[in-house]
Amino acid sequence: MIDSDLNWQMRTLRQVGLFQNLSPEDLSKIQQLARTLRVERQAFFFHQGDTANHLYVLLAGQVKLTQLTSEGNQQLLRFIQPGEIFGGIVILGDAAYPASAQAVQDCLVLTWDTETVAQLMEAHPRMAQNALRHLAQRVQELQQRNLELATERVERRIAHTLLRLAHASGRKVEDGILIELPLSRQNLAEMTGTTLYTVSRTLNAWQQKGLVEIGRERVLIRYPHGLVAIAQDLPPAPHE
Amino acid sequence: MIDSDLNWQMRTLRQVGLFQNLSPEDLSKIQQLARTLRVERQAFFFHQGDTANHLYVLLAGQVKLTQLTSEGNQQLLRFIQPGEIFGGIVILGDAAYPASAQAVQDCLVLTWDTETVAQLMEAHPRMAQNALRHLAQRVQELQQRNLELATERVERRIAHTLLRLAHASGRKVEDGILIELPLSRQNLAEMTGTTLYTVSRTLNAWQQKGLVEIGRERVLIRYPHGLVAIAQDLPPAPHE
DNA sequence: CGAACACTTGAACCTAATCAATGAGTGTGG
DNA sequence: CCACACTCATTGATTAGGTTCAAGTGTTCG
Repeated sequence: MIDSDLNWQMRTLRQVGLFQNLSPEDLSKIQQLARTLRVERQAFFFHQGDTANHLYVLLAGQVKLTQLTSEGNQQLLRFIQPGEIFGGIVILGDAAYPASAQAVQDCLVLTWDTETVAQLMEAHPRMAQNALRHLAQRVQELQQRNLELATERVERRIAHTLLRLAHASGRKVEDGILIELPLSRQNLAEMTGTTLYTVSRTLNAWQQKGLVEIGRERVLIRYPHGLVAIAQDLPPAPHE
Repeated sequence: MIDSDLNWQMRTLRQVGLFQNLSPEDLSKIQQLARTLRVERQAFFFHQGDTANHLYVLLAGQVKLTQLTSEGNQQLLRFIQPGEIFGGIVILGDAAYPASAQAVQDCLVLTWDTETVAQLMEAHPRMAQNALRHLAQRVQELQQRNLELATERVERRIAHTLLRLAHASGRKVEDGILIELPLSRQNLAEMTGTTLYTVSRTLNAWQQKGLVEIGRERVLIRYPHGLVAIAQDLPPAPHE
């Protein structure tokens, strides 16, 4: 059992962007330096402002990263899916986590401490390369979101966000795409820079039009094309 | 003359984040692989969407990076100062520039093409490390701006932006801090996600209060503390 | 000098925030 | 198993912050 667990971990690790193009031997060594950690729903991996001392790879479960303003206003940066890393800020040496990481489902993670990460990066230039790729990607995504926040109306931003979530965490079901996350109106509001009231109204309007089907902390996209049209600000698509 | 030019280039290169902690010999080799380029005011280094094939280091002048939405809406990402790099996306191999780079003053730059950059990164792991640092920094900044766009009112965003500009491009003069950039209302609007009208009104209101002194494409901050108060949403600071 | 450009200011309009009250679903302990 | 508390969500009324449109003033430059 333990053995098959390790195999499964290795298979997952191979998928992780940061460990791309490493030899199985290297990967295995890296794995041996990791500590496995179980974290239950609602618990925090770290809080914004803590000294960054661990890098995490999510093996199972889901994590959300949130940032708090000085006024107590919260923003939801993103959800982490299995195979993704978080707490990557450790590579900067002694910095503080710029966000908090909370488990939204029971989670299983591998973690390495700062020194280990530094050694690994030193020993495996490929890792540094991968990290660069990953960060460049992140920068692009953030610029995209910036552009949206700066130029788009709320409805379009919500549409964009839902489509992104569908892409990252959506599962095709019989009558559409179900977003497999406990996703409250509040969550969506924090992702799009609006209020839970506006999100509620918007989703209900969309439900009227048959675009989505909503429930408590649940969104099912029935007609993705319609959302795409809204996201791109096209004339309201003809619908049956 | 040419010799002192080279020395001056070397001195500037040593300041560049990307080349930190390299030996003088390495730095000199890197310099020899570079091509020097003069670009005059208003000209473009590259356009959004072009294939990214050059990395630039600005030696003199000023550059602005802008991004265009599909609707033709423009956003001003940031100004580049001497000693900063831009077009860093080349490290991803064949990608497209996500933004356009335009000279706002006559500029002098060093540039390397994609292959050279790849070789340099390979040969000098320190460079990869520096690039990581730089990108991590950028991610943080972008998240910060995201948070602002998502949670703050226009006035505060403008205040924040002005303070950042003052920090990056401000010069202390007798009666305040002068922002040494041709900075139009339109520019500020594109940086803060608002309209030139609102920027105009806001700046004029501030001028009334004696916080700033404005002119054509020119902003002088007379009382930085007042702007800080606005940026942090403090009660209007007592002023003489 | 004329044209292009940067800026200002007023008025009307509108999106989305805010406030308030209520309803529905979930979980817990007696 | 029901009652109670709690969290999540809906909906209406009001309002404010900013956009948009329009007209006009000052500046710079060829």
